[in-house]
Amino acid sequence: MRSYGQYCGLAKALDIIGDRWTLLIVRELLIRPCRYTDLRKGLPGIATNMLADRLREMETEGILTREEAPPPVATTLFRLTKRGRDLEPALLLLGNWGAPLLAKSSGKAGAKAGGKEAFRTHWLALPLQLHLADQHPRRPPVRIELRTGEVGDDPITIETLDGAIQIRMGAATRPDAVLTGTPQLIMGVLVGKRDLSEARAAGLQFEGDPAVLRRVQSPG
Amino acid sequence: MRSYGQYCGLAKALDIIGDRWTLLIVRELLIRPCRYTDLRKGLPGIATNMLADRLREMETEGILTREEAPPPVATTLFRLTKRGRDLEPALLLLGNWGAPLLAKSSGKAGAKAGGKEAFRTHWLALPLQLHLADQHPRRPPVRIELRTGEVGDDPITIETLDGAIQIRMGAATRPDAVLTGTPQLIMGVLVGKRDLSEARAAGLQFEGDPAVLRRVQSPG
DNA sequence: CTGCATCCGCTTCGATACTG
DNA sequence: CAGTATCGAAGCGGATGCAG
Repeated sequence: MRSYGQYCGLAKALDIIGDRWTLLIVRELLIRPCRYTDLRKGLPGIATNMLADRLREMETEGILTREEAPPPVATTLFRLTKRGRDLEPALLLLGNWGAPLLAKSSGKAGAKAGGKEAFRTHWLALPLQLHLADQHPRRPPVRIELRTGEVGDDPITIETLDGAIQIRMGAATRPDAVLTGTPQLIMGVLVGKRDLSEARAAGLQFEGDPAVLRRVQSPG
Repeated sequence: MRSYGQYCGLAKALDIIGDRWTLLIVRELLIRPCRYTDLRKGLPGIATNMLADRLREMETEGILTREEAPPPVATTLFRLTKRGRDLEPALLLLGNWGAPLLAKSSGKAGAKAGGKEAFRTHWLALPLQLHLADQHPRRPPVRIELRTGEVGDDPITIETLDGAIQIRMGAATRPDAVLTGTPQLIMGVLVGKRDLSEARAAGLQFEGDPAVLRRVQSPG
């Protein structure tokens, strides 16, 4: 990207993370370290050369590192540096600022008319980390699995761990609850904006113990 | 901007404020309402058609409003909406994240070799608002004027008001202190990273009462 | 399969000139 | 003062090719 050439912290930040796709790559890597292919799956719509370009730039800027595995495995892992992880607070605030816009786009009409918006379950990880909390740290830990019905979209698991909320990629072994449905319904129920019966009526599939939902909901 | 087409708060935010120049326009308007010409002065390097385009887009997105004055005055004022002002926390965090990069670029070598970086004194307003605090709210208010020597760059004034820090555009009437110098020296002294004698040796001009500096410095 | 590089059409950006 | 018009250059998106 062309530099703004301004002696200003914000302008300097944008010189580095202001490029198209860059902050979304950071989003992916904040959730977990990724292979190239994971990034492509987590960033629907990105052109492969763009991704390669951005990864190179971000590496030279010190935002991420490339971990080469030895020849037998031959897979490269991309991981944020400390400097890259330092973007998390700003990124969460931006995501929060954008959240109200999700209501209007409710799943239909993406970039072009007719195509619906892309969604990946793991995109819920950052907002959930922000909005959930363990209300009963002394009780035995619980696990909640989230999934859409879509093929090629992996589930994620919420688990309580020492009083904190952890979000993991992948399905849960012996989950206390499993929620299947649209992101609107899943988020609505988890943040306490919709109640469970209403969400089920609207199409959410719920299996397990409804009490675990209250366990992880933040007050307010 | 082309939409990412992703059902994700961050992606939605970037659909709106991810364009080149957009967040810098928000920076300008967070500092004060602006006329078109003020924006051009505060955004060195912007092409006039870009500015016009962005202002139109931001107006339709509900981030800013255009206040037309009646014919005699014939000047248009651009002002952030509530929704636009809500970007402030995220923008401050991004600016903070970029701040360490200012050390390396220390005033030389901007976009092209040979040209130095642009600077406007009012760009200090947001970081100062963040880093200063009135240590003695009961004492009579103080005013500190900041200026570079550059022509065409207006000074700003820090003043204490009911225990809070206010930053105003323009020179102060009967200031308690006036600091003239590079942004590095001014910020260094104000946040307590450099002491005054060191900064004066490095070229900072200081007039007034050194005690007012301690009055506004945050602990830490 | 993973991790890119190349090519091509299109859009956006930047600089300058001009106007109500 | 507050923009529009124009045009070359750079960036982006999509498709495809290819080596380890």
